[in-house]
Amino acid sequence: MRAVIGSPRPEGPRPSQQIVSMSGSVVTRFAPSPTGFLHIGGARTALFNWLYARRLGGKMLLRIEDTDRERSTDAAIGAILDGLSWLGLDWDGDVVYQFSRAARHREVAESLLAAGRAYHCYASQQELEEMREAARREGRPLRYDGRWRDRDPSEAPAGVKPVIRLKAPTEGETVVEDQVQGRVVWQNKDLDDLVLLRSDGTPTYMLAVVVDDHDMNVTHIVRGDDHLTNAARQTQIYQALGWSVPVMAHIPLIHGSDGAKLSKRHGALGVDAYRGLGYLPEALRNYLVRLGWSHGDQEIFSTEEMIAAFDLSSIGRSPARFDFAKLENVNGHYMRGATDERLVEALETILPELDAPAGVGRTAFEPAFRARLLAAMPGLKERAKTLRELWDNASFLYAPRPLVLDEKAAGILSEGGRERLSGVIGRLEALPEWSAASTEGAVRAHAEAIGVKLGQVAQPLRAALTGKSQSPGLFDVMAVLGREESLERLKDQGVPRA
RNA sequence: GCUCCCUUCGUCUAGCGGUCUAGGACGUCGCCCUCUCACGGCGAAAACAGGGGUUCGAGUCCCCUAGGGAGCGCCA
Repeated sequence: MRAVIGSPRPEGPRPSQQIVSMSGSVVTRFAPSPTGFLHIGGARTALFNWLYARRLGGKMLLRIEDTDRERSTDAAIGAILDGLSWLGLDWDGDVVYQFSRAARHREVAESLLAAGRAYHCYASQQELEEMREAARREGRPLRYDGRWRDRDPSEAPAGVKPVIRLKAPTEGETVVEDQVQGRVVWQNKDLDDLVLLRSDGTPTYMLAVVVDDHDMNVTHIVRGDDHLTNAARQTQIYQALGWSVPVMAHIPLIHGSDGAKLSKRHGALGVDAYRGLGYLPEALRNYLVRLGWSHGDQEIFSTEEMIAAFDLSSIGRSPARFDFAKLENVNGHYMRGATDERLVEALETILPELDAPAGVGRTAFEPAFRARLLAAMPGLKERAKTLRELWDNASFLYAPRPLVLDEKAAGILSEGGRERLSGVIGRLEALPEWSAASTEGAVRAHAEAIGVKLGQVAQPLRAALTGKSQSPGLFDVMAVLGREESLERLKDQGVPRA
């Protein structure tokens, strides 16, 4: 498929030309430019395209817009593909690389030239710059003045390679019936003659998008509203070509928590960063789908529910701010609902990024540790909003003896806690069988014997056993640690035997 | 500067002329549960940017102002 897509086509433009889908159903596409990681806004755009295609039983295509040879990198392509895969967003067919279709783009530009819908422009960069300067100075719109639009080719300066510009309509209006923004109208006099083909013969983005979307038979374009103005110009290209314009939906951008645009240097992280921060892909997806889109009061959506409920008309028109607090809440929800095994595996995928001591494993968990982690997981997952937080809370599983107590734990033991534990070791040692239930019985009996509430002995025990003042249920901790380890830790902290 | 878009609690949003004394969620603050924390339960504070219209009636329709955003490349 890719070879076919990328190969030059000798024929002229054919309105009916289709190279990917022959079906009459919905075709969406996600078209990132590989100049960096897949950021959160792009991820949401991909999600919306994916949901819409899945909802209607159509297809989502993936096109890499790599016509900027200077800035496109293979590393970025890899990051984008990885990001989509991690999020569980799959695409149909092979990835289309826009640059490989340059010959086809050029051919379309030339056909427009031949049809009198485009023309050669010999204006130099300097002229263009002066044009903009003058416009700025006089408060006029910054646009090309059309100086070569009707000039005779014989006037062309020698030795100058021209660009091909679209002969855009100068009167009337261009209308985009946007599924999100509504009917948006531009006066054609405000739109100038955009460049279709550069002087070196390579296509501009404007041309390439139109030709590719058409050839790929894209029926619905869902993208960020930073492309809204482009939509008008692209519409003019479609019209010049006599092609039908796809349905468009321009979704508002995502802003940072301070309301400013989310950019790479301002809070926008690649999806791989979210993975490293300890978020689950289904949680990120759920959070993202609710950013700009809503379905009544529903906050939590399974993948199936998302697909079934998604529609373009429920997308809001105002930009949303990215809120980590809410993401964490959603992530916590999914962590609590995840199986223990799933979470162990999720932790394992970011193990190299966690700081784990010897005995835990470097890239995969040691079997013994894995078993212990799995056993502690029910209590752990209830208390964490991210995998990283979960990992920190699990420190009692991997911290080396003797445990280093944090400030609160040390305080609990020194302020009478150690004394209240006097004798508890004996009770625990006497247990015929070691379990959460049996240790609880022993500890409760001890508390009763010395006349204090359970909490009075549970906290010092927790401190000695985990080094912290907070942890999963104490008796679950003891069960996971086992008799020997538990007793040794108590002795490490100088708990009196009797 | 020009063109276009946006504006309901701190944040994400419901609301598609009367059912709005504006609902939900996150966050915040109380209380309950309780071996800690978390979960869960209950409760509280918290918003229709401002001004004009239209209408019997406006958060919902129109206009203006203010504020925010995007675009204005031989980048994508």
